[in-house]
Amino acid sequence: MSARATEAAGSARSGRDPAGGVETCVALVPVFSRLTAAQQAEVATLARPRRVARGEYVFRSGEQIASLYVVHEGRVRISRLSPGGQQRVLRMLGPGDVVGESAFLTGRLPENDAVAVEDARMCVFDHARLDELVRTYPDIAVAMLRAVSARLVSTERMLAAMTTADVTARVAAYLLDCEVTAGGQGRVRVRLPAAKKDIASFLGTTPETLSRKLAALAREDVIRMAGHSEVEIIDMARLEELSAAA
Amino acid sequence: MSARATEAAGSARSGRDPAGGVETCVALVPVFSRLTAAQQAEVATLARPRRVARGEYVFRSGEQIASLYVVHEGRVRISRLSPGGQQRVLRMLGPGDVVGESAFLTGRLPENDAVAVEDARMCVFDHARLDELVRTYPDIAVAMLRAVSARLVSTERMLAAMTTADVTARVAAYLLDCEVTAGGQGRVRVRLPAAKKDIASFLGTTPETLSRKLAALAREDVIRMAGHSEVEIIDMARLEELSAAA
DNA sequence: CGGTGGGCTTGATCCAGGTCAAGGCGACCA
DNA sequence: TGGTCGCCTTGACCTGGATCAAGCCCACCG
Repeated sequence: MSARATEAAGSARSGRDPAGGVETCVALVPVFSRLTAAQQAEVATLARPRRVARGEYVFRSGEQIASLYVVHEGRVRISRLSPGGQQRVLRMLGPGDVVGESAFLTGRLPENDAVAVEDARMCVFDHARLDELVRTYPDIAVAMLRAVSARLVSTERMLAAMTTADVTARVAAYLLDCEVTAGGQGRVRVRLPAAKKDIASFLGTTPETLSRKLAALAREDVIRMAGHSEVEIIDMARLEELSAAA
Repeated sequence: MSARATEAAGSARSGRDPAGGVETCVALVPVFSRLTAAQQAEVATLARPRRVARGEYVFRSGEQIASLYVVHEGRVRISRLSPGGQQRVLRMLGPGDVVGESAFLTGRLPENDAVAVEDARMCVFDHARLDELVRTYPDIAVAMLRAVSARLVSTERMLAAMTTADVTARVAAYLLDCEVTAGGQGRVRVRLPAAKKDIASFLGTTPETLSRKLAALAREDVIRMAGHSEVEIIDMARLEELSAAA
């Protein structure tokens, strides 16, 4: 399965540059990393900084956006509302992640909602400017292509897992995929990058079932819960075995 | 949901050009359609034709490919094998569709299998040549980006539908999404672009369940089966209603 | 420091759909 | 033209996980 719970470190980065950090943002993003410093500076002039408070929408489904957002700090939840009104979490963005390409590229309205689950800072590129940017630096198009392609791979992986692997396997894979926070002697600690209900939705299940599965894993001494959002992995081998089941 | 059962007509195109048809191939593909005729001709020199017989693999998961395949004629099934050995169909390619970008772009080995379900003809672009191509015509990168992005959108849609909509809704959406063959006075006829078992897998269910759902729809006079692979839609409104359920 | 609300857990119940097991029906082959 | 193999359908059964319904606990707020 996999689909990196959260793409980058984030918590490490706290040296708040009060300037707004557009330059930092550009340097941070893989899409722009191949450019020279001068080119990056030029790109930075095209970006517009934006702050989004926790709980606030970055954009909503159906809204006319046509902009590319690059997360600089904080976390953003991308979800989709089914016709019947159910929410389904598709992915969580962390620093360095990009969202909005499809609306930007195809001109279609976004079908997803983006909400900040933590106070966030981001850079916004408008359609027109970005267009010009890509034309000037074709490498950017190639880099974006690479990024979107990688996301497609992990989305397909997830799609397959959804009917192929049972919930236990998906939970196990998710835990293995989470960012490791602290490896207290031999033991690996993982911090859950979102609220359990969002993780449940991301894994295509309900909070109740997720809770039960985690409890079961703890009962079998595969993991140990340490507070609400930290998990200690005790039996790594077993967890890997479970994640590959089915 | 949706994810176009098969992207293009195909059956319409049967005027076999015995030359191998590399030029036709290039002209056919949306990715190259923005180029001038001269440029298309140049692109054509970089392509290598390939024929694949029904049942034959185009490539296998884990194989070293790093090539881009463009389907010219026939149908190709892209599927993935779960660690436990279950097959899951991810999509069906028809004329004009492209596969292999991720392997090509990221250099990673493909995780999917590609099998021709009908005799097929395709064009192959090797890594090095394609690389050069993109460098020469940046527009191609943009076009590919657009194509991959569109696929990502439909894959995300499918992923969400998988847990959000029940099998009946997914089947209904699939039928609405299929290519219409003949509209016999008022009635719409749809031809299933694959074997039922593959459609079942694509929809994240089993052949048994698909069969039952279709039977149920027929019993309620929403559709009528006409032979093994033709479906007549009788009550379009009802079908749309069902596809939006949940 | 006590109240309150939201998120998490746990229990009980139910059902959609997966699995197992037979047939039936073409389709292709000899 | 008959045989055989694979695909599809139908039936019976069973189970994973969704749903409904309380409590619980922690965080935040007055």
